[in-house]
Amino acid sequence: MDRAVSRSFQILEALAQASGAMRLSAVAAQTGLQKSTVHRILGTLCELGYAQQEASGLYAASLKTWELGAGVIADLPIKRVASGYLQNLHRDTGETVNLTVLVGDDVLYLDKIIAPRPVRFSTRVGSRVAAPLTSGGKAMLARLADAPERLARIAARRTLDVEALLAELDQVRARGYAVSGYSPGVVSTGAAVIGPGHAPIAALSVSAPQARLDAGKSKAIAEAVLETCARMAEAVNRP
Amino acid sequence: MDRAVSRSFQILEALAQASGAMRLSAVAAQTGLQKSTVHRILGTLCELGYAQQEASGLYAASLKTWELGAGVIADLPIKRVASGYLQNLHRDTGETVNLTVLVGDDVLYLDKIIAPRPVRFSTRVGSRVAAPLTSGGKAMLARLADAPERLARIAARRTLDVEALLAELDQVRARGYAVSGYSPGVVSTGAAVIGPGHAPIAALSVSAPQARLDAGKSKAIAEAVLETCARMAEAVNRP
DNA sequence: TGCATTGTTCCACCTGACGGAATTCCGTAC
DNA sequence: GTACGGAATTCCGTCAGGTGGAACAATGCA
Repeated sequence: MDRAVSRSFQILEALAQASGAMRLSAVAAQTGLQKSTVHRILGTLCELGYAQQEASGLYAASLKTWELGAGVIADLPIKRVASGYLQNLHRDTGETVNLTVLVGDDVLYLDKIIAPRPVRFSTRVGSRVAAPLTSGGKAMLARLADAPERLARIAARRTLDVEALLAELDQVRARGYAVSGYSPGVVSTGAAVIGPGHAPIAALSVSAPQARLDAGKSKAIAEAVLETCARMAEAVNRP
Repeated sequence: MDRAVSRSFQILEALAQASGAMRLSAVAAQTGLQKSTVHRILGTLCELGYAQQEASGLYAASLKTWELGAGVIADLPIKRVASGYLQNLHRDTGETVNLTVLVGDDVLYLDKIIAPRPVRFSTRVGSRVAAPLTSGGKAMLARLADAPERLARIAARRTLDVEALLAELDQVRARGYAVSGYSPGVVSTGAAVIGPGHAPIAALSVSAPQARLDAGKSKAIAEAVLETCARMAEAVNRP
């Protein structure tokens, strides 16, 4: 376990997650490292191009860090085909659409298209949320045999009504899509994209403010999500 | 210059840029490092979650690497407002639209929306191209006082008709947008988004196959690009 | 079964990372 | 203009731990 390597990523994480540039002492405080250590590693990161020091002396993560990550996602099969389907779903529903994958017990937002009049408190691309709080996450969990164990594990960290969720997952499995009210006043409808081996490889969801929904529109959205997921699964599984 | 840190990024870059997972020996060969060193650092990267070892034993960069980068771009002012304008431009033109920024002498593709019938050889988000080869790059260069020096520097690395380009930049400056035929059969039209201090902070461009263009459509695209850039500049400069 | 290639573990050497302290730099207040 | 406080940077003795060669194990191919 290379200590310097581990520390360099601690520092880069701090910079990347910060809004705006950081002072050296702030980085040291946040990571719990010595100022001189932070100074040396930041020097290395700047030389490598992953961080840069602004004229004001503040440090920030650079776009090279973003490039590195962009390379990772570029050859994900899901991401490659998803873009077109996301656009269709957005066009057909007129609402915010999301592409998520399951990472551990969280849902990770890979991509989204925001509605002209967007939802107020929106998750950002690259952020994580505990899976059972989101429609996409529930849709994926419903397709996993070990969902009960996962829910139990998550419940150990946050309040969660495991019984109710297990019942809900049965329902989700039956009708194909999940609904969630994770942020107040916003309703999300999500379904899973099933890959080879019946495993859920991603989820599509549509988020709309409750005020813009009625029974008819909710139904239309659910159908659009289901159909788009089915088509996307076909595209992913087709060689 | 922490050696282990530098090496860890060499390795992560190799993994991120590769298509698919890599064998340990391939990583060692590509980076020129000892196998045992690669093995140890890869172990560290896996522990940290930035890489993972598949069941087959192959190593790949993980989504956590992508998350790190996503955090960087999340608080870029340009990226925050751009999404809506990109969508509008795509809706109005029906073609592939790109958002780029100038990084050094290259243009970096930050975002794109692909047309239903996309162009064949498309740059991917996260990739770089020498600025003067692209319409967006030329539009940004035209707004920079040191464009001649930049072009000279780039010409030292690749064949470039500096004289012709300088004349073209004058034209671009006059009419506001640039045109480029970087990939054969594809015409791109780009303009710069001007930030505070008259510096170009980004560029929008529209790429369409020549076969789908006539004089009228080309004109409409140029106007749409110009207007969208103007509106976006307003949004970025407004506090 | 034997050979070849790759992945992993081991260990002695010694580089270079570590962190406390000293110094310089900058902005602010008086 | 000067004194002050906090931050950034530099310095250096110490020694943890990174390094790489080699040995060993695992895997795949002929």
